[in-house]
Formats: sequence, C-alpha cells, structure tokens
Amino acid sequence: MSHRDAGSVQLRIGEAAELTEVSTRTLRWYEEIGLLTPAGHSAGGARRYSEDDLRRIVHIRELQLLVGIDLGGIGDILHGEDVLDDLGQEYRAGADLVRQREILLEARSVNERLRGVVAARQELLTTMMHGLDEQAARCAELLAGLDGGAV
Amino acid sequence: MSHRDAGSVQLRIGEAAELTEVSTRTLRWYEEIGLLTPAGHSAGGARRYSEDDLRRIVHIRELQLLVGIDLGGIGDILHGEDVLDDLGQEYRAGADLVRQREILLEARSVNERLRGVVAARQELLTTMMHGLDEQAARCAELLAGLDGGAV
DNA sequence: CGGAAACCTCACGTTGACGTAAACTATGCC
DNA sequence: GGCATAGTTTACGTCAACGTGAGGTTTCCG
Repeated sequence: MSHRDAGSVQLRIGEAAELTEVSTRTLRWYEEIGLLTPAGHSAGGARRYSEDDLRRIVHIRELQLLVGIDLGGIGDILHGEDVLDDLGQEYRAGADLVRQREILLEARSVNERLRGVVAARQELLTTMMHGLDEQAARCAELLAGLDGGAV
Repeated sequence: MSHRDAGSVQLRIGEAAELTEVSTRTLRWYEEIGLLTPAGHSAGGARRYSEDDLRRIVHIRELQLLVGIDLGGIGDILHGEDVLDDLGQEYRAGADLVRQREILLEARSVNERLRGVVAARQELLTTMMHGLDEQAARCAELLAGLDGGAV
C-alpha cells in the first residue's frame, strides 16, 4: 500500500475546483467525457479528488489553454500517459512482454506527436516574439524622436 | 505610388482562402467583426484581397491557433499594430504631436501586454517539453529493458 | 454573348465547452 | 437529530467561431 495515494487527501469537488481554479461544472464535464475520473466517492456518492487528480486537472488546463489542444485530443494524450504510468507499475509484475512492447510503442508515438506540436508552438512563439521586439524598438524610436528631437 | 501594393495582386476570395487555408466563410466572418477589410472590390462588389491581406490572415491564424487569443483580443492587437504602421507613414507628414505620442503610448502598452502573454506561453511550453523529455526517456528505458534485458 | 463557376447577402444550424436553474440528497457541525 | 452548506443528476441556455443552404448576381472563358 504505497504506490498510490490511497488514504491521502480526499478533496470534495468544491475544494478541488477552487484549488485548480476551474468550476465544479467543468470537473463534472471532464468526467462526463472521460478525461478525469475522481479517485473515489463518499458513501453517499459524492466525488472525492486526490492530489493526483489535482495534478491531472492542471495538466488538462495547460494542454487546453497553453498548447491549444481540444479536449478530445487531450483525451488521447492523457491516455498515452496513463498507459505509460501503468506500465511502470506493472513492470515488475512481469506481464505479457509482447503486449508491453506494443503499448510502449504506442505511448512513444503519442509522445513524439505531442513533442512535435509543442516544438512547433515554441518555434512560432519565438518568431512572434522577435516581431514584437522589432515593434517595440520602432515604438521606442518614434517616442524618442518625439521627446528629444522636436522640443 | 510605392508605399502600398496598390496595383499588385488582387485575389478573389476563393483564391485567398485556398492560399491561407481558411474557408471563404471565415474570411467574410473576419470582415464582419472588423478584423480584416479586403484591399478592394470589383465593379460588381466582389472582394479583392492583396498580399498584405494574405499576410494579415496568416497572422490572425497564428495568434488564434498558436497563441490561443480569441478574435476579440486579436482585434485589439491588430489595431495596435495598424496604429504603429500608420504612424510610420504619417511620421514625416508631421501630424498632431500630442496625439502621436498618445497613440504611441497605447501601442506600446498593447505590445507589452502581448509580450507578457507570449513569454508566459513560452515558459510553460518549455516546462512541458521537459516533462515530455522525461517521459520519452522513461519510455526508451523500458523498451531497452524489454529488448535487451530479457531475451 | 451565353452559361458554368464563383461570388454576393441573408439567415438559420452546429459544435465545443461549459453556465445556469430546478429539484432533490448527502455531509458535517452544534 | 436538526439544518445550513455543499453535493447530486437532469436538462435547457449560451457564446464564439464558424458551417451550410437558399436565392440571386457577377465574372470570365470559349
């Protein structure tokens, strides 16, 4: 009983929502489309979120808002990551090796696709930043001309 | 007659759409919300797009898909850039200096805001890429274990 | 100088990602 | 054990950013 935060923090949906700065509706929506299943439930059926869940929520938001992937694509990515994590766990348990290899290859291809997307984003952001630098320079130049040159 | 591509290419909306890989509906939509007014019109009223227009379309798409700004925010940014370009043109014509300064300051603030957004995106993409690197490393390690260690 | 292909303007439909209201139930503290 | 607070499902509403006809005009090529 050490590989998963089994008996650790069990947050209610409102707490999880506040900590991750999303709405409760959004958390239920993520669950509805299969992105995030809360770690557990109370006796009465209320959702209970773990710290892992919180990290996953933040991760989802990053992919969505920063990388600009839609929730469907995020589902694919998370699935690849889940597979990788599970393999890490099952590794010592020596499951079907052929299957393990198969899954690892798929996870690697998902990883490579995502790296490609992120790399492209980085590149374009860099060129865009250069453009902004030039614009700022022109702006400063014109301002200096107004202040100094024509008093 | 040298500062603007006045008599240059005059593309029809379908051509502009194909070259920039957006739909004609999207181009009309950008016009409707004030993001992009085509350089001219035919006698019968059909839109004619210039090369500058094409560049602007690509720019809009970059801001939208890569930086993740909504079309309203893109309007603000483009306005700032337009103002800066216009000032560059009118600079020698010596317009109202006070007004020029006012406009320049606003353009600079828009520029700074955008730089902040882009910088934040860059930073988070970098950390995300690090995570992907680690994941890829783990993946490669496990694969090596499968291939080499257990034959 | 036809006529097909591309364009025009409405105007309603769609999709993703939630917001919001209703009607009911569970939780947790005094 | 009551009761305010927070949770539950169900279902309709919303907003941006277009998609998709309908019905009519323009362009352009043979």
